[in-house]
Amino acid sequence: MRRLILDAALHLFRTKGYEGVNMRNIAEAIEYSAATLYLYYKDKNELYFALQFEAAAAKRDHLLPAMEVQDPMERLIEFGRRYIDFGFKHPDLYDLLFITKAPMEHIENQECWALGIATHTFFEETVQACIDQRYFKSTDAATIAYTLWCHAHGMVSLFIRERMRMYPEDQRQALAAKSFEMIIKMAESL
Amino acid sequence: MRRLILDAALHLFRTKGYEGVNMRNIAEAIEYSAATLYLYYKDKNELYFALQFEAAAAKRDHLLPAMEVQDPMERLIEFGRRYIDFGFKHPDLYDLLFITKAPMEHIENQECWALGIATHTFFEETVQACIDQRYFKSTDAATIAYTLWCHAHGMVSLFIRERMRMYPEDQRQALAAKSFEMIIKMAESL
Amino acid sequence: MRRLILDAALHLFRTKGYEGVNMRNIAEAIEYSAATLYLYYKDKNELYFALQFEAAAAKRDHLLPAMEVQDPMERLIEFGRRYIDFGFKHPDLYDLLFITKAPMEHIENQECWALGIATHTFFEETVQACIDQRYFKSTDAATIAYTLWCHAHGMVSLFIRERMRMYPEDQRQALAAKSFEMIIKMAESL
Amino acid sequence: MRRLILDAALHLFRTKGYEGVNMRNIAEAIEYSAATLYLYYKDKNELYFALQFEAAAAKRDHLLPAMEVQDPMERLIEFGRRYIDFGFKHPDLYDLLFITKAPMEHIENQECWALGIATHTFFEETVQACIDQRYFKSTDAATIAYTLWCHAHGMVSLFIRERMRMYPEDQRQALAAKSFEMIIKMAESL
DNA sequence: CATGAATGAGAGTTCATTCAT
DNA sequence: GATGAATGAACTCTCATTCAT
Repeated sequence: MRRLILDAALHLFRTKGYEGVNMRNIAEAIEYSAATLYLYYKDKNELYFALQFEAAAAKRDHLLPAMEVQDPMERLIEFGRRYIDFGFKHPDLYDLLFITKAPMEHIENQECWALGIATHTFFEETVQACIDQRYFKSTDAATIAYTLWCHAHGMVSLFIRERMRMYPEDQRQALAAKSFEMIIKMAESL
Repeated sequence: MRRLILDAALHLFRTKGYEGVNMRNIAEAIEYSAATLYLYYKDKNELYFALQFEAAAAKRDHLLPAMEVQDPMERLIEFGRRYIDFGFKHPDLYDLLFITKAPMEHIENQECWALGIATHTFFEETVQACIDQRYFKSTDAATIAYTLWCHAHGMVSLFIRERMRMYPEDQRQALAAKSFEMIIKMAESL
Repeated sequence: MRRLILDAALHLFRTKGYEGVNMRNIAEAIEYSAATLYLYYKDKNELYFALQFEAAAAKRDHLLPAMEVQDPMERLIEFGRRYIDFGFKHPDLYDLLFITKAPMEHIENQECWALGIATHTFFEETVQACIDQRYFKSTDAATIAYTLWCHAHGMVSLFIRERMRMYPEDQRQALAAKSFEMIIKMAESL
Repeated sequence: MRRLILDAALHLFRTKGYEGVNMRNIAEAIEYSAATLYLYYKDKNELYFALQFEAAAAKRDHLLPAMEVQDPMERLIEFGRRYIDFGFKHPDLYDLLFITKAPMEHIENQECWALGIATHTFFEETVQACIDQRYFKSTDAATIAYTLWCHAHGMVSLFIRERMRMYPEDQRQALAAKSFEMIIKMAESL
């Protein structure tokens, strides 16, 4: 049942955006009454937290294949590619995870936060592995990881929040792809 | 008076976030009636546009000194430094300009959009100047500019929207500084 | 419940006039919250449409007995008598149907408009039947019907909108009755 | 100055209809501040009363030429023709005088009411004159006058409040003209 | 387990009106 | 005489939430 609710909510996020999601809409989507939602979630916030966890899980699943790549550098690249891919393909989920301001208040104790931490740790470890295998001369794994993350997040979030209007719409994805290639090149000089 | 309203609105943005800003709140903040706001702004949208213009102007002013640096590479660096500095110092304004979702509908014909375009153009021209003076081997000014922008925006927006919780609070700014140094280094290899 | 709302709304129309009717007033009248109204009617317009339909149905019901009179001339007279009677007895409904300005915008596609058309057609057909049976020499059924309607509507609407103040209040109905007799006489000369 | 205000208000009535008239609009139209209106009229009601008087005067002026026709029957006809003409040409003023519900509360003591009475008396006297000169066999001047008035008012008010939708728009005036001819004929049988 | 029915609080907005200047 | 500035009260409408059944 919670699944049903979450799926409906996510679908609404996807199709109508953040503003289009409210208790009534969700209830209608699953053809239950609004009151029913409160049997499964204490309030709107709790539902949104669950949604964020949902998004975190979806993201982890999306990244999973990258984690199994053997060579750390290839893994790093695949990881980045998939991260960006996730953002472009699921802007609503990405938004929820990395941009939305609303229901972050209590997020720290949430499982979804744990998931995020784990992924981030894995990412830093991959960078460290690259360092260990001399892909980078620099030894500051944390900063490298952070730098790469910033670039990726910048790309996705500028796209999602529609701040790329100065670029023709049909060239935005291509530009992002080129930029991704570029940052890899740049990283190799580290 | 418009100043008063805008300042109050910006302050509300800063403290309560987008959702916390509404006509009545703003009115209360300046200790006027809600109706009064409508004497100075046609409606909520118009007030928001003014707010966005405000932010755009503030950003331009903040970047201005960088524009006068002679050497293009130094100019680029100073530009970036000031861009990030603006974001960290005025998270509410930056948020409004580059993250907030709401009132972008008609923004394209607004002066504030023109301001943004101008700045972005100037940024790309600076990159081009660097290329012309052989600071970069790569000749793809657009992609270089975009890449640097993504990185900077990523840093600022992760910070503003509080997605840096995995880093101790007192180390976030330092990390950003290190990352900025790093991206410069990386760029020099281009 | 819809009944409750409509009755309250009609009563308000009756006592306070069009301007006095608003969602809050209606809600107060039935001792419910304003929000409740929106459970039964999408918005103010929809409620008004329902009100107009209500009025149209009531009028049709009021006229119904006249429609079964065999002789066309007697039918015509009974029709007129009942039309006027309806107006005097249910000024609020009549007002809504034939005087109120407000929510006519979309009325044409409404069932209530269809009802009105049907009644009007029936009326013209009755006039035509009178012509066919030589009650009138004139053969212009449309104009005859329209003329009689104008007179009846004039009587009712002058009464409803209180423009008969020059006649003592207790004589108004009698005057109307006499005028009705007179117009019949006049019609017989046609 | 009162002239200026009234003219502006009337013009607004004419162009935007009842709903389009409010203190701000009037003030803007005469390029004065809203507060200024209150120097000349205590409140909105008082201004509306003045407006009604204005309308009454305009109507009297419109009818004036008819009053000078010698033959009472011709006078009666001309009177009717001009009455209807006034309604069709100045729907807003007619509306104000004979349909609008709003500010009638205190109307009885108003001069505009006196004007109306005078006109109505004159009308009845004309009918009486027709009776005296054997144009009618009936001797009930009051009922005859009332009956004719009802017809005329019915025509105008059905037109003004757009209840003639069942007749093609371009035929409405013609139908009214035919009906006017018809009522005259009918009256002659009295 | 599910909901129909209801609502309080609050959103944006408009308007007649006031009053110090 | 005129007004800029201000407002209280009103409007329509939405939403998260509750609770008896």
